[in-house]
Order: sequence, then C-alpha cells, then structure tokens
Amino acid sequence: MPKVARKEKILEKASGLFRNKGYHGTTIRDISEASGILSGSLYAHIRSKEDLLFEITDRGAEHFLQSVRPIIEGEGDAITKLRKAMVAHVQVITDHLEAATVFFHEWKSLTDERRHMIQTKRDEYEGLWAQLLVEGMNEGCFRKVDEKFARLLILSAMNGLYQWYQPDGEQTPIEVAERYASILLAGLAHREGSAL
Amino acid sequence: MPKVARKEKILEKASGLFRNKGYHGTTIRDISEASGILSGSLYAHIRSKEDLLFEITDRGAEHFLQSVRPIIEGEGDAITKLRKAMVAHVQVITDHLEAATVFFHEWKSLTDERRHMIQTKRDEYEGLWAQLLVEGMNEGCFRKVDEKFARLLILSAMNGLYQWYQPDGEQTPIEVAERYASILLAGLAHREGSAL
DNA sequence: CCTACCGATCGGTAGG
DNA sequence: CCTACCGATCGGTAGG
Repeated sequence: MPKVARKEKILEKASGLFRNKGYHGTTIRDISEASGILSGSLYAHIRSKEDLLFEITDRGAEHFLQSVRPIIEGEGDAITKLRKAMVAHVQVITDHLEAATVFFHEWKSLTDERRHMIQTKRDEYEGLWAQLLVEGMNEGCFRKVDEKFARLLILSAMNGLYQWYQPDGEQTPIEVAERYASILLAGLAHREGSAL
Repeated sequence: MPKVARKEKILEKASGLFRNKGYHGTTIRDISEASGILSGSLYAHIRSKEDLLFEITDRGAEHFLQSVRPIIEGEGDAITKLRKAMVAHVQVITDHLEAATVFFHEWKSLTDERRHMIQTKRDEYEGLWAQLLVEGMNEGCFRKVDEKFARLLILSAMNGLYQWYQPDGEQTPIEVAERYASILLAGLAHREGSAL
C-alpha cells in the first residue's frame, strides 16, 4: 500500500475509534490493530496521537466551512440560502459521520495552541450563520428573534443528527435537511392553534 | 465532614471533571486532588471509578424523568404541556449542568450491564416525548409531521444548550425554554414570507 | 515497518 | 483516611 493511502487508512480508523470510544478512551494500540500495523510502526506515519486528533478535527472544520461558506456568501434570499445551508451542513455530517462527531466532541482534548486554531474556525463558521440570520431578519423574511439564540437552536438541532442518523436508514440526507428546515421555518404548531 | 457529605463532594467534583475532561480523560488522582483526599483513600467511599460514572449518569437520568414525566402524563392540551415539558427539561440542564453533560456524553463509557440500564431510562424518557407529540398531532394542535423526527429535533435543540449555556448569563432558564418553544412552535419565518 | 523496550502513569489494594 | 505499593498499560523511541 502506498504511503499516502496508509496514512489515510490510519486517519479513517482513528476517526471511527475516537467517535466510538473517545480520544482518551482510544489507545495507540487500538489504532494500530485497526490499521493492521504494529504500534511502534505507527510512528513512521504520525508524530503523535494528538496529531491524529488535530488532523481529523481540522478536516472536519474545513468540510463545514467549504460547504457552507459559498452558499451563505452567495446570492439569493435568506430563506432559500438557509435551506441550502442546512442541506449542506447536514450532508457534511452524514458524509463524514466520524470526522463530524470528533469535530463536535473531541476537539476539547487538543492542547492549547491547536485547540485555539480549531476554536477560530468554529467561530468563523458560527459567524457565517449569524450573518445569514441577520440578513434574513433585515430582509423581513425571518421574524425578529434573538440572532444568537436562533443560531444556536438551529445548529444544535442539526448537530444532534450525528447521534441518531443511520446511514442505512430510509431517509436521504437531503430529506432530513428539508424536514428540519420545514419545521424550523414554519414551526410545529398549526396556524389555527391556540395563541402563540 | 460526615461520610455522606464527603461522598457527595466526591460525586460533585467527579461530575465537573468528567464534564470538562471526559471520563477517560479524568484520573482517579484528579478526582482525589479535587476532593482533598489522597487517591488511595478515595476507595473508602467508592468501589471503582466506573461506579462514580454510573451514579452520576443515573442521577442525571432520574432528574429528567422525574421532572418531565408528571407534566406529560398530566392534564392539559398538548401545546401547553409541550411548553411546560420544555421548561422542565431546560431547567434540569441548567440546574445540573455537569450531571446533564455526563448523562449526554459519557454514558457510552459504561460497561455493558450498566450501559443497558441507562439505555432503558433513555428509551423511557424519549417515549414520554413521543407520547406527547403523538397526542398533539391527534388533537390537531401540531402539524402532522414525522413524530420521531420532530422529537429528535426538539431534544437535540434543547440538549445543545449544555454546550453554550452560561449560568451567569442574562437569560434565566425559563426565558431560554420559552424562546425555544416559541421558535419551535411558531417557526422562524414570517407568515407572509415566501412559500414554505 | 518490525523487534524490543522504556519511563510514566494508570486504577486499585494491603495493612494499619 | 494515610502510607506504601503493585501489576498493567499507556504513549512513544532506538536500532535495524
């Protein structure tokens, strides 16, 4: 196996283990076994266990940024862009379930410098959504609610997906995202329901 | 310090450490330092590190069940009950931030038997929400959407709270819950907005 | 990429 | 609840 492919295999196996057992719950020997390489030999490909965590987390961050940024910074009305951005976000989660989970959960185990690098990307990503929500409220197509509040609600709701989404389920990522968008935009209650 | 108070202090310190560093990232020596007891002496109060994790997780589960069950099984229309149940759920999170985080994140580190015990309580809790949503759809006050889908969206959105809620912030738990309920019930979009 | 290994630290225990 | 300690395992390295 070529060297790059071997490294990718190690990253892939480590992602799965970090997702299921956590970073601290996963040992170098777990990763070496899953990769079919003895633990000492792993260090021909990586410099440290934390390097693996950083690389996985950073890739996760980049997936989200690169998928969603062009949509939010592009043309269109806010509702259309919100739908598209939600579809893109959900697809990053479903296409990279392991990396997304590690990105959400395990980044806090990084040591200072690298944790700050990831934090910066997280802030940038949240900023994109903030921009979209403010835009939509100014355009008048969103109700004027607290922006930070709405943003965290939307992101939390979508991010919950990684805990229950099953790739072999009936629903495609696009269907999932559309249903989320529908409920979040239109609400759960009937219009003729009691006073809201 | 009486024995029971000492045990409570250990549980409290362990909750905070498990929340911040994860179960596997926390050592017995971390817990003993935080509690002001030498690590060997800890075992006069606990039988194992996993016992601590189980007790914290199980208490978390019970907080949610005991707060929300009476509301959902009580009288009232579904919209009122949904609001109340959301307030109760949010208050469990804000009142027991550490235990709630451990309940959401770290329960998977339990070994088989105990993990199953927690899984059973999780299922029971989700069942309560399922019951409420089905009730609301049958009463006609909720739109007929996929029940499982709506339930996971609501729970995911609320559970995201433990990641960003700050006890010293401006918003009270009740305000947070009310805002969540408002967006989830009425939706983010203006009624006169584009076709939904 | 393997063999052989290391110092540090882990969860936990014996005896008082 | 302390002192003293243990076997196991950890992340990582030297030399080939």
